[in-house]
Amino acid sequence: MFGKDVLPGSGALPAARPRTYAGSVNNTQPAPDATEHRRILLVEDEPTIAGVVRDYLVQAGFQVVIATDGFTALRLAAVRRPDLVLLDRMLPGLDGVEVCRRLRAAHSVPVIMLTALGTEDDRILGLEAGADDYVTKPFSPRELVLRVRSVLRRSVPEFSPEPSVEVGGFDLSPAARTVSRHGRPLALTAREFDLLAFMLRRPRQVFSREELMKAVWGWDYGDLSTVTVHVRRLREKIEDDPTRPSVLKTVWGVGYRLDPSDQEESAGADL
Amino acid sequence: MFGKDVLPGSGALPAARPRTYAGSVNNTQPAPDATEHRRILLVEDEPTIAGVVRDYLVQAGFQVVIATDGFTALRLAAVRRPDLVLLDRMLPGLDGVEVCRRLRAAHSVPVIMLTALGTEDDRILGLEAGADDYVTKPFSPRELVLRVRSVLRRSVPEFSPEPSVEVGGFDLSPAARTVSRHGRPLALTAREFDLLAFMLRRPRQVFSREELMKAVWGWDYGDLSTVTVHVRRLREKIEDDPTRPSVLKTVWGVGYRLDPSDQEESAGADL
DNA sequence: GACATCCTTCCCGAACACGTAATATCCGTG
DNA sequence: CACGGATATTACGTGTTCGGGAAGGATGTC
Repeated sequence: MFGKDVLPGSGALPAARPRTYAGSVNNTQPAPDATEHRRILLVEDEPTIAGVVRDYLVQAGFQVVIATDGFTALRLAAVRRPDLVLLDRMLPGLDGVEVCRRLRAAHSVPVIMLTALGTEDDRILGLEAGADDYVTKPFSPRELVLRVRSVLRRSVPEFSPEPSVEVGGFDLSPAARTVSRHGRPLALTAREFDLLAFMLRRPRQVFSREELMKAVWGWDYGDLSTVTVHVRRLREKIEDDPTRPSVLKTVWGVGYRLDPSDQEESAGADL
Repeated sequence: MFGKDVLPGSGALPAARPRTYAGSVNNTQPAPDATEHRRILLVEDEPTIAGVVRDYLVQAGFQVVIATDGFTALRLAAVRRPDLVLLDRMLPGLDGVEVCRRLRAAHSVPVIMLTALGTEDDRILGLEAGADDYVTKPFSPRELVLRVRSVLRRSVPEFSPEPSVEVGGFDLSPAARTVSRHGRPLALTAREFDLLAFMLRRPRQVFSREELMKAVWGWDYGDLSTVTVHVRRLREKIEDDPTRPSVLKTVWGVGYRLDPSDQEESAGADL
């Protein structure tokens, strides 16, 4: 189930999304899909599974925060305000069902339970605790993404604005088109904003100039130095030392990658 | 020569135009009815829950004021005159039931009680205190919004005027079609008023000229410079330095955004 | 019917962002 | 160490976007 159709390396963009991230003005109306870019809290103590699931969700365009135990999960839920929680049934310390119950009490956030056991008892226990859906391992990541989308569609108000992105000290709000870094607002141009937004949503992932051109500009051809120059201008505004980038790094011969300086990000785990 | 508009003692505002009130047109919410834009006082001492519920209500088009204890609640109720009160049963200091009783005594405002306990006793106690409805935690925010709408529909007279909007030093009353800023009345024309009303209800969100044209003017086509000109005239009246706007900002290549100078906002809580 | 107010459209200048090209620098490799 | 390709840096021309001014039209008032 896992391992096979996992990360497509660096080759392909999340092609599932034809929509460009570009200018937004020339594009017709916003939010074709309200479930896009939503925040997901993944509670899973097994690092391998957590990693794969996270990659898949990120690939699908979600923001993912990981917690490895129940208490961390509750704390992260309070801080990051996820739009959905993926909750492993078996957890060290606080049990999954209990976490679910508390989550629903405190935040009324939709929950999808994950479990290795497919017994009827568990299913009932989970749903009674207030889970919105139930997925048994082993599951295909593809199916999981579908379920997530489905639950989100039911739970997210139709025209709610896209959630903001908080990564590596950045706080980017698509609705307001503002970004701040460590609290200080940044004055970015439209292209710079779109470029940064794209990269912030996919941290730690390399993108070639072609891919960026396609994703941010919406062009299939064109002078790639355009990307280079914009990266350069963006660095000028977000890097402490633009000459020696610490955030928006160059991957020689390949492209660019955004590396969030993960000092903040909660304990237990991070993005 | 646009310079001087005489401040009206009262009357100089343009009379309400017979055409439909474009200011209430919105591209983000369903079904305009009498319950729209109503003021809700949320009394809840747990900040996390308060935050989530507030977000949901705002999303649904309500104005939300938060109080974290019973006394603050009573004071805010007297000052802000909410159309409905969401009241946590468990409160530090003054108990929820007692708050409810005093609220009903002082103002005839509908109350929905929130409680963690679903016991019959509580329900009865709450309803006896005069609550109009009763929601037990954990509750789904969607359900809560439905209940709020339902109670409001019963309590708000059908053609009662829309509640006023108080944001960033502005106080806008749709019914009277008056606006004041920091207490000083503003003399706006009809279009200016509609434009400001729209923006005030959606602070910190960028709108393109097309969107504004659609929302405020109700046109699908048309010369977008119309919007530009009205924005300029509006700035002339609401900005301290119209040349360098601090409230109604232009987002280059995208549109305009209203940024309330958030210093005021009621005590005991925030927006 | 004269007048005033407001709305819309148009024009022009300035500011701005963008793409491109030209040059310098860096990097891995032979 | 030298070479070639990739990336960084800088500069410049151009098209777009915005704001100010003003004219013409519509509407309501006296």
